[in-house]
Amino acid sequence: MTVRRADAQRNYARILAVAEAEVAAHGAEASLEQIARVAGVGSATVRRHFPGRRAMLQAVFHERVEALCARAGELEGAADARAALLEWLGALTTYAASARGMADVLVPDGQAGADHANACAAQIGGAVEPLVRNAAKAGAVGQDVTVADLVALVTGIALATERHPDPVAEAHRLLALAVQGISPRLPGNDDGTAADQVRHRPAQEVR
Amino acid sequence: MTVRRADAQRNYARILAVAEAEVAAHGAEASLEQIARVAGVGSATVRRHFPGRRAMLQAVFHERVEALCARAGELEGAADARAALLEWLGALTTYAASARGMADVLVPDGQAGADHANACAAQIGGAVEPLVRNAAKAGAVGQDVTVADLVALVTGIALATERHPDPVAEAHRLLALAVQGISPRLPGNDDGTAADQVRHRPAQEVR
DNA sequence: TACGATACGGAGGCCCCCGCCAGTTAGCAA
DNA sequence: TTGCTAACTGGCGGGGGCCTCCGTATCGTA
Repeated sequence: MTVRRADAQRNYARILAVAEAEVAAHGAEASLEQIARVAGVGSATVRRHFPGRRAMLQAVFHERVEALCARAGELEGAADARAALLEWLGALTTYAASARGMADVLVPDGQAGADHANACAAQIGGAVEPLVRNAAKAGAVGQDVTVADLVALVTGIALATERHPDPVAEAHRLLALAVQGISPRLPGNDDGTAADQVRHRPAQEVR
Repeated sequence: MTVRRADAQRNYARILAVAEAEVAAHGAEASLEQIARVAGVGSATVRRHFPGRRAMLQAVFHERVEALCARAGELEGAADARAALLEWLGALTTYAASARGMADVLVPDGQAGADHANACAAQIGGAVEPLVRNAAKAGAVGQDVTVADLVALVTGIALATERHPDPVAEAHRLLALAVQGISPRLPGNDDGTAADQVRHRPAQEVR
């Protein structure tokens, strides 16, 4: 693959456009065959440009991921580190909940090349890291909170609300809940009965 | 179907056992065909007992759901309503994160019969409702927090950590984060710069 | 223009889900 | 015990999807 041939580029663009529409319509389950048919190319061609569904989804959501990274960059110098982080989390939530299939791309792959398992997540991780650091410095989040944690949480929320009538609104409700805390132990509210650590494993291993 | 014939019951039990193993091995994606093959029955038989993958998963996790409901019943009269709720959330997290595919069952169906869309979730909802009410009365959670919210949150966490090396531990980490709040606005910590409400929708609609 | 590299797409293999059908068997009644 | 009937069973075929191979068409360049 020295330089991409012109027809290949044309096809790539067309397939990508179709893929976007198809994913928007059918979510992450969109059929590669179907994309090929609509795009008027052979299924092998689709497969050549996007080896695997995941690659296709990553390409489809590439722009959005970049937009999120850019947003993180803008917010990096904000005066209120906490507000900046929350703003960004809100943006991520909106994206993940409104673009069907995006959450699936953000969830760690687990398959094969575990190192670069997930280009998108890594890219986001790098861009958002400063936001989290700033927020941690300001005491707005715990020191041990990582970007991966936050992304995982939002991703999970998006996945869990995917089928909801209004996924975006519902996702934001849950995000707000998680941001404020389901049941935070407030300083001065400690009645000593403790049990504040959520039990790590209940009675016995699930069989 | 007046009364189940004895052989049908035998088959059901065998298929269910195989299904459990298969789901444990391959998660929610487990193949019905494969289950039939291992169980030594025709695929039509499997299909008759479990019309659709979802039904199969519900049957597989039925025991676990009941166990969770029972746990909720035990905890209902606990002195510390907050601790009881957290305990139960921890148990739910452990189950959802350790039993692959269970989280998928808990996520609302969205398909077809929207009313009884999700028997498991409804069952849990009923059983856990008192726990949440007690916690709300004690001021441990907001008045507007529903069982569905909590289940959705935990389900999302489980989905997002499914591929993690140690899903249970990771899920519990995220649960703890959500319980304490990513960045709760603490009373007396209000510096007035506000922006505490997570923006509902960023600048523009995601295109 | 002619040639080599590159990209294309159809075909075939494999698996899965689904519905239909005729054969078989369990359970009940005489 | 012997039928009878309804329930249960499992194989078969259709419809798709994913993936790979390989002959062919096209592009870029000398």
